[in-house]
Amino acid sequence: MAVTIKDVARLAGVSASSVCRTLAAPDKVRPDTRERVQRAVAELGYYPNRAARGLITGRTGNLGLIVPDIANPFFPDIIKAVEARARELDYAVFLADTDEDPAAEVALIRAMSKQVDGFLLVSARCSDDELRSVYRDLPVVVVQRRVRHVPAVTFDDHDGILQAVGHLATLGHRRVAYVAGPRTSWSNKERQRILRLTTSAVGVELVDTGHAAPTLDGGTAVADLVLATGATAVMTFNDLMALGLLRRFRALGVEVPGDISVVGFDDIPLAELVDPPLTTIALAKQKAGRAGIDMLIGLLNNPETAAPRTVLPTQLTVRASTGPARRG
Amino acid sequence: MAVTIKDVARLAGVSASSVCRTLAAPDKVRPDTRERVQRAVAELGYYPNRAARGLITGRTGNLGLIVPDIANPFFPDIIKAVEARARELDYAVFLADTDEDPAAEVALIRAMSKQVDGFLLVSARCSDDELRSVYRDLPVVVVQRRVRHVPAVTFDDHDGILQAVGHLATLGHRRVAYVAGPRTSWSNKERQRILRLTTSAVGVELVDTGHAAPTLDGGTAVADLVLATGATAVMTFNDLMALGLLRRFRALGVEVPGDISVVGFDDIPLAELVDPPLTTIALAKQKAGRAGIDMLIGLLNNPETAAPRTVLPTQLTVRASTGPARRG
DNA sequence: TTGTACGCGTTATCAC
DNA sequence: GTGATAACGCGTACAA
Repeated sequence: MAVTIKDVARLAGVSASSVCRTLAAPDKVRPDTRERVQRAVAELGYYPNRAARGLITGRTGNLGLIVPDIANPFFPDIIKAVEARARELDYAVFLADTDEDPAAEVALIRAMSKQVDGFLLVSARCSDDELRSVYRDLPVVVVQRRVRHVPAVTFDDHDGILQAVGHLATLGHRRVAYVAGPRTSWSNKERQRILRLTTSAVGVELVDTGHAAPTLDGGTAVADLVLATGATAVMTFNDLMALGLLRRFRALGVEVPGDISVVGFDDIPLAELVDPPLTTIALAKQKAGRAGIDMLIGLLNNPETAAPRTVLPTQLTVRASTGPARRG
Repeated sequence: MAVTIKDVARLAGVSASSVCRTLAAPDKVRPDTRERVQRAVAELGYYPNRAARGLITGRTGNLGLIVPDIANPFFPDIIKAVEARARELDYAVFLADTDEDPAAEVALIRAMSKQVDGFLLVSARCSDDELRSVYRDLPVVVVQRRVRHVPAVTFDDHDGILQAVGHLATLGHRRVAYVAGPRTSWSNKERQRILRLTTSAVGVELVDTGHAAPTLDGGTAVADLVLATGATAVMTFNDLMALGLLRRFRALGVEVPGDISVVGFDDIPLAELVDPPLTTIALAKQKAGRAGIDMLIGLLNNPETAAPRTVLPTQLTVRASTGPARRG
C-alpha cells in the first residue's frame, strides 16, 4: 500500500494536520516538529496524493494536453515545450492522443476532466459547441484553432501562405494544387480560405484536390490525382502529406522540382532530411507550447479574464523541393 | 461546478447509492428506478470522478505510460498501440516524456503514482533499484529492458543483429563501427554485448565510436568520427542516429552505400523515406504496446503472479543504404 | 503551536 | 430493492 499522510504523522508522532502544515507552510510549525516531520517524509518517501488533494482544494496540479496524432512529428515539438514549461511551474501534464477522431477527443476530455485543472487542446477536431461546453466546466486553451469566447494560441497562417504563394508565382507557377487535410480541422479550412484569397490576388489558379488523411499515406494516396490536375506546383495541409507525395512521385519517376514543385506546412524535423529537402512554411511550435501553458495557468489564477489571444509568426523556409515552373 | 452523483440522485429522486448501483450493476435495481437514474445521468451529462472512486476502491482506471522521448518516432508507434488497447479495456492512459533524463523519470513516476493503477515504462532510463522500488508499490511492466523480478516485454535483439551482421559480412565488410546510444539505456548495453559476440563469431572487427545522443543531431555529431575509424559499414543504436549520419555524409559528399554502408535499428516510418532508404532492424512495436498493456492488466487482476516475460521478434529490413564493401 | 472535526465524490456495507 | 453510513487521503476552519 502507498504511504499516506497518516503514516508520516504516526512516524513523526504528530497529527496529520501538522504534517500538512509542515509541507504547506513550514514556518507555521515549531522547528523541532518541522524537523521530525521532514525526517519522516524523507524516510517513508511520502508524496501527497494529488487526486485526493484536488477533491478538497479543487486543484489537482495536473493539466490535460490533447493532440490528434502523436505520430505526426509536428506535435512532439509542441508537447516538449508544454511539458518543459509545465514542469517549471510544478504542474504535471497528462497527455492523450485522439487518433484524429472527434468522438475519441470528447470521450478523453470527459475521462480526464475531473483529474485536471484545465486543458490545452492542440488542433482540436471537435465542434465549436463541444469546445465551448468543455470551456464552461474548466479552463481551456486551444492551439491552432479559433473559437468564439475560448482562449487561443494561433499561427499567422496568412503571412506564411502569402510568402509561399509569392515564392511560387515568382518562379513562374500559374496553376497550383492544394491538398486539403481533415474536414474537421479548423486550420485546414483557414488555410484553404487564405489560399483562395492570396492566389487570386497574384493571378494564380488554385486547384482543389479534395481532402486526404494528414499522414504520409494520405499524401501518397492523393499523388496521382495531383498530377492529373496538371498543376506545376502543389501545396499540402502539412509536411507529412508533402513527404507522402514525394514518395509517390519518386516511385513514378516524377521529378521534384523539375516536373512539379512541392510546398509543405509545419517544418517538421524530417522536412530537411528527405530528398529533395522540402520547402515548407515553418510555425513557431515551441513558442506555441509555452504560450499555451502560460495562458492556461493565467486563466487558472485569474478565472474572470476575457478570453486572451496570441498569434505566433510563420515563415516560409525555401529548400530544394521548389523550383521554376515547367513550361506548359 | 462539475456534476456529481448527488446531483443525479436529486434529479432522479433516489439516493446516491442507487445511482451508484445503477451504473455498476443495472440488473440489481428495479427497472423504473434504473430508467429514472439513466435519464438523469444523460440529462446532466454525469461522469464519475475516477480520482474519488480510486480513493475507496484502490483503482483509478488510469495507467501511466512513460517514454524517454516522444519526438523519437520509435515511441509513437508503441504509444498508439498502448492507447488503442487500453481504450478497449476501458482504461485511460496518462502519458509522459522524460526527455531522456533519469531524474525526471523518477520524479514523474512519483507524481503520477497515486493517480494510476500501474505503469508501463518503455526504455526506462533509471536504475534497476529505482525500478524495483517502484514495482514494490505498484504493478509495473517494462518494455525494452530487463530487470530482475520485474515483468518485461523485450525484443529479440540477438536475432536481428545476427541477421544484420551476417548481411554485412556477406557483402564483404570486415570492419564495422557501432555508434552507441545513451549510457543509461539497457538495450544499448545489450546490443553492444550481442554485437561483440556476433561480429567476432563471423570474423568481423567491431569498432566502438563511443556514446552519442539517440537523436538526429547525435548521429550527425559523430559522423566524422565514424569516417575516421576507416570502417566500411556502420551500425547505430537507433534509426534517428543513422539518419543523422546520412545527413552529415551527404554534406561531406560521402556516398552511401558506395563509400560506407549504414544500418539502423527500430525501422521508424522515416527509414524508408530518406535517400538512400535505410537498412534497419525492425522491431514488433505495435505488438510490444499491446503485449505490455495486456501484461499490466493481467498483473492488476492477479497481483500474485510471478513476473512474466514476453520476447517479440525482430527482423532485418534490407534497403539501399547497405551495399558491397568498398575495396580496402 | 497543535489537534479535532468536517467535507470533497465515490463506493462498500449493512440494515431496512 | 433501497437508503443511511462509513471510509478512502487530504486540507482547513475551529477549538484547545
